Amino acid sequence: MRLSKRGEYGLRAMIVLAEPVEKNTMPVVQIKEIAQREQISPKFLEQILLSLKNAGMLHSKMGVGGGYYLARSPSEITLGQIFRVLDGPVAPIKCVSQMSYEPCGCPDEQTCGLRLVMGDVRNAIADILDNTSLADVTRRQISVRKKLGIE
Amino acid sequence: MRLSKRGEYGLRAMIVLAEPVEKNTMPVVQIKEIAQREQISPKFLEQILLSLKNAGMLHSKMGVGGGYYLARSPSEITLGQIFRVLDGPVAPIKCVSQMSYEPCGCPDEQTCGLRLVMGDVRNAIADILDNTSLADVTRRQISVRKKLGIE
DNA sequence: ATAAAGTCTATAGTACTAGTATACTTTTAG
DNA sequence: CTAAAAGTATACTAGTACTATAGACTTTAT
Repeated sequence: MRLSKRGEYGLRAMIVLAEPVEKNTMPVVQIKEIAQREQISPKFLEQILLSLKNAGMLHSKMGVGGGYYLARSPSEITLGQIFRVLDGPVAPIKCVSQMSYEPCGCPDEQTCGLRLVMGDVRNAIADILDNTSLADVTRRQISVRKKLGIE
Repeated sequence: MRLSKRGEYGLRAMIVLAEPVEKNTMPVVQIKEIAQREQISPKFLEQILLSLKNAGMLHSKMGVGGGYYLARSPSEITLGQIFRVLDGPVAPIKCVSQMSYEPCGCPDEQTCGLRLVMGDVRNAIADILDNTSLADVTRRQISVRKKLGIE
């Protein structure tokens, strides 16, 4: 039940990119900066951000002073959307996927016990990921920092 | 966020092995029978059941009329236990794993937004898997069959 | 004794993961 | 107008995990 590095790095990067928007500073951030902050190979991150761009979630500016920035407001981008671009369906097994269903090999899908439970799991995961926006994450980070009294 | 074939087949097999116990018939079932019913390569299933046996969840009887049977009552075996034997930790990312924690590369774990959300995801999954026993699955299958009025 | 069944270990093909490399295009500063 | 900064795009690779398959062995019922 693991998140790939691709997915992990992409999510981290998007969270970083949401920060300046919330702070009302210049939203354009360079790959290099994100890579450094989050300890990611810049070249690998490049690929990931490109996928996200091609999926319409990021825009970019070329040339000197360029970089990436969110295509929509942080409150309109959910972790579920990002996850699906990078790691595919949320469902643990294809036969319970809403977005990309495929039959699994069980004798009778309707009464398959595993399918029933995995359907619950899928819904639990999707509930969290689809109802958590980048803005929610940023807000949560800030509140944790406050609670710790640091920074 | 996928369940491996290993995990899928193992869970299916355990659900099959729980049925006769609930029905109070002879609990010993052969690999071949499970493999046929669930469309699994018998040799692959063999390995999987062996792992489950070595983990203490199954017993077996060799020789003619032999086969596998549950080591404990279906109500005492949870899907979470089975899953962890076959697929490892439930957590999507190591730094939120209860059973086998490892730090991830983020700059500050306490305030890492991704970690906070993935912690929620882990808990949601574990909640379901650790609170669903094989007996629960069997019960649920029966109730679905009744609702459909079939069999 | 023999056949049915599980045990155990090795190995092989394939796909996926996580990253490198390289050659390009666009943009801005000077 | 050109050099450097930055993104674009694609190809490649080493390693690992996944999904089995194979074969030799052990135990047990009849």
